[in-house]
Amino acid sequence: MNDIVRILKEKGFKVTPQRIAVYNVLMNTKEHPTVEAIYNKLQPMYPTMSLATVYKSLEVFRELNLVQELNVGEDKFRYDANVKQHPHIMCIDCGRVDDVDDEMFFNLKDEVASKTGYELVGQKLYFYGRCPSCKRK
Amino acid sequence: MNDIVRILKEKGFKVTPQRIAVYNVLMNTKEHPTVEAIYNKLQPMYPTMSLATVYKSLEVFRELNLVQELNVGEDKFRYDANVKQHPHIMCIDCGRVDDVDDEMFFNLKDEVASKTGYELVGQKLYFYGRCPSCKRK
DNA sequence: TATGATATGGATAATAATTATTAATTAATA
DNA sequence: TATTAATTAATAATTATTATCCATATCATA
Repeated sequence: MNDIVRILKEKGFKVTPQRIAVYNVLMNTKEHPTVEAIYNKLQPMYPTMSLATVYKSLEVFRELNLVQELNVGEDKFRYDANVKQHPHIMCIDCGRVDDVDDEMFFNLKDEVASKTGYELVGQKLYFYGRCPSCKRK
Repeated sequence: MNDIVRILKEKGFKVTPQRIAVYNVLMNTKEHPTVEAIYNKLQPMYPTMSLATVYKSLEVFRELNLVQELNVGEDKFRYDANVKQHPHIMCIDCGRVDDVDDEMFFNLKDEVASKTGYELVGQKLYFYGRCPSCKRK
């Protein structure tokens, strides 16, 4: 059985076609889509699904830690089915958002904790630049 | 003469009491205030100043690179008169936002560039945790 | 110092993303 | 299958931000 189905059941949430559809969009992309983008991608297959349902599905997934929310500085959120906190990089020309391998950030948390006196629980690391394809132009 | 006055003049912007007031709030705080917070702080001294004026002043300052905009993941921006890109840390309990010394991030950009193939131009680094005072409770 | 061109401030309306509400529908389970 | 509780979808409400409009303040120039 699909993971998402099992987890929803375990946590007492209902398994609906809409939720599965929203989650599958996120599972099958590397594009870190916005709510709008997810909605648009689902339109052809689920023409009756409303934007509010996309929002609510994402809210449930976030609660269950099945997706993470990104804010790269736009006035809206993007979503990622990869819930491991990892850095992202955005192209300032074309707007695409990519993952950044995070092995180089291993000891960052400890260093920040000792510098600031905070007890660290998380981090959001965003980089900005020109992607390989935009660089060429 | 005040720096802000000189720069506004040089760039052909008019020097108004409102602009100076907004800038001074930012100069004299380490709190990374929101627009609302700036507005509230100015109310006693400038009771006729409107929220729109705060927004517009900040827009000018951002254009002139006199302030930087932060988005720590709230649904609003915070502002900092320190325009050098540096990491921030937010307390998940009380909401305060502090600076993080950035010497430890020196070679980060180069590493990210070589990993991703992007040409790096900037970064936003946010950490989350419990501040020393909230930790004690 | 006075004048006049023009950018700015302040009030308010508009916008856009998100959240709340609600009635009708649907799924889970006895 | 009936009951119950959760969910959907449509819509309204909310909230941060941006745009508009015009009286007014600023400042170069006379």
